[in-house]
Parts: sequence; structure tokens; C-alpha cells
Amino acid sequence: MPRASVETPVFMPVGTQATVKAMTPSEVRDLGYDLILGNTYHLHLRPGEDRIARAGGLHRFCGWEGAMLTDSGGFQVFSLAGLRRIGADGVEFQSHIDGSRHLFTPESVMETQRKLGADIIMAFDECAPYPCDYEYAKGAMERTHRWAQRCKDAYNAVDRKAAGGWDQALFGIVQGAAYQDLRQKSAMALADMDFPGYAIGGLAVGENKESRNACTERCTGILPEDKPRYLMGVGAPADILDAVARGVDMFDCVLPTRNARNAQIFTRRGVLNLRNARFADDFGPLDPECECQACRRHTRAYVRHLFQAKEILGPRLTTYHNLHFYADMMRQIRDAIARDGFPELMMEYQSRFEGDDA
RNA sequence: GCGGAUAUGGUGAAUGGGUUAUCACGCUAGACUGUGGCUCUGGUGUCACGGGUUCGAAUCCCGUUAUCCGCC
Repeated sequence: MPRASVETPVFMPVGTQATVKAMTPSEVRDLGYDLILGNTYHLHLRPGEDRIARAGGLHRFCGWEGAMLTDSGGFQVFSLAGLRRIGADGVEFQSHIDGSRHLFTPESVMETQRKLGADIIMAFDECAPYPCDYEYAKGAMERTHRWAQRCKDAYNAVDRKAAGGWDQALFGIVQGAAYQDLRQKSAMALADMDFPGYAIGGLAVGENKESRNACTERCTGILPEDKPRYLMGVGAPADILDAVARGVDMFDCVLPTRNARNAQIFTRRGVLNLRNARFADDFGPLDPECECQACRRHTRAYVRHLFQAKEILGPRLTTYHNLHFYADMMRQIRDAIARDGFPELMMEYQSRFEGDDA
């Protein structure tokens, strides 16, 4: 299947259940995105990878013409599932949808992702909670390393094209919680396994900014510079700038889309909650410095009204705007890097979002 | 005009002589970082007005006002 080329640093909108919520695939495409996420955990539970394979793969199933990356489900097993039991073989858990029992192993997750057919697939990992004591973090990290090797072995055991599948790149995931020495060990262990790309997982789970930046830096200092490095789940605009400064190439985050559904928009002057009463008579654009269709055609007062009335167009417009904001920010980052102006851009964004957590 | 009933936040209800008047919705403010369009957390009323009984009244009594129902 033909796939788009992707310029980095890149932000990937999250399309967990084979949809970037509230957007049509062509809207996401028109906003300038070439690569979006899907999720193994959700898609395995519903509608199931076999059905998606019968549909001709994930791209065809959801009508997306760009490239896709599927997350392995490691994160959801820990964030979403009910009762779970971690064994040497994998993780047994209960579905958050109907309570049914399932077992994810490195091998099963590779098989599921092979059937889904995304361009980039992720190794099965364990995302340790935060805070987390050293011994547990070390154990989870070592388990993640063993699982990474098993994912690689399972991946290599299948001739994807002969099996009617597509080319897929398998990325390994670094863990190690907020412990610098574990991060270093993990990055070295993964680098030794020689993946075509690497992710830094287990961050943005509650640790402070300094800790996150230090962990990121420790990882990117070790992971090969000529391969894509992906900071999973990050983040807010300032967080992305921080990570780009430390050598990260890829990002994904639910903030622009999830917060949009909560009426929160990112603007050139910080974040706004359009549900606030002060916008009831504000007939200006969402973000005066934005050129997206939502800003060109609609007012804050209108969008606030849509949210008050629980109209579906509200989340659609704010999602559209936020995705435009992120796409534009990434474009600015790439341009700034190309002309050696990144430090200035970073300061600009930091001052814009000063005092905002989001 | 006569008789009866009811007056609790923006709305609908609950409670009931004794510390901060309960619930839902609404409104309002916030949270959300490999996504539940989920959810969570705050705030939002001196119980129509006046007088009386009582150690103490949203609660009991009287009056006023308002609304509703019935009758002439």
C-alpha cells in the first residue's frame, strides 16, 4: 500500500479506535498530517484485527490515505484494563468494554499488529506507574527488554509479503521510569537490538518537567541519531519544544483532540476554555492569529453556544482548530531548525504558554 | 366577592422545632500528556415578606403579598 513520506519532527494525531475523534480522514489529511496513530488494544477488542484484515487492513478500513502507526497496547493494559496479571509470558487482563478476559503476549501483539497492517508497529512494553519504586521499575524495564527481543523474533519469523501483508517497521520502546540509570541501561539495551526506530515510553505519567527532560535527554544521548526517536504521549506545546531540543523526532498526544472536546483550544497566546462565560458575547475568531477554517468562519461566542447546547459541531470545530495549531507548530519547528532559529522559537512558545500546564 | 391549597437556589423535588438545609438538572470555574466524546473536582440558596410562640423557627401560630383550584 502506498504511504506518504513524513517530515520530522512530526506530531501524530491520536486515532485510537481507527478514527481521529470528530474528524474525517480527509480533514486530517487537509490539515497536513501524513501519519496518525491507531491502537492495538482497542482495535483488538473491537472490532478485532481479523475483521480489519478482511477489510483490507487498517488504512482501507478507516479510509485513511496517509501512513499509520499502531501502539502495542502496552500502555492501555496498564491504564485502562481492569484486573490484570503480569506473568513471564505476557499480561492477562479484563476488557474495559465487557470485562472479558484476554492475554497479550509479545507474540500475540505482533500478530495483531501484522493483521492491522500499520506502517509502523510498536513492541509490547510495560509502562510502569508513577511514582514507582526502583525495584519495580527495574523489573518492569527488564521484562520490557525481554519482550522487545521476543517481539523482534516474532516479527522476523514472518515473511509479511508472502503472508499477504505489508512492509512494517518495528520500533522498540525504552522504559526505566524516572530513574536516570535505568533509562541509560534501557536505551543501551534497546539500541543493541537494532530497531529501525525507537520510542521513549513511560514518561508524561505524572513526573515533573525537569525529570522528564532529564530522562528524555538521557535516552536520546544513547539512541542512534540517524533513526527516528519517538517520545510517546507527549505532549503540551512547550513539552514538545523541550523534547525537540533534546533530539526527539516524533510525538503523539491526546491533548489537542481530547481537550478540544472539552472546549479547550490552543492559541498563539496560550490556552482558552471556550465554555467560559466571558466568551458569550465575544464575536471574534477563536484565535485571531490563526488561519484555519474554524477561525476564519466562526466566533468564540458561537463555539461557546455550541458547547453549551452540547452540539456536535462544537467539538468538531475546536478539534479542527487544535489540530491546525499543532500542525502549524510542527511546521514552524521544522522551518526554525532548517534556518538555525530553533532557540528563538522555543523561547517564543515558552512565553506564550507560561503559567499554563497545558 | 367567597372558600380551599401552596409559597425552600436558575429549575424540579426532599427534609423537617436544635451544630455547616439534602438530591438531581442548570449555571459557573478547573483538571485531562502511547484518548472513555468519558469522567472527576470545586463554587453557586441566610427556606416569599412582616409579626408572634420558643432557650432555639426553613419547620408551629397570625397577618400581608403572590400563585393555583373550586364557587357565585
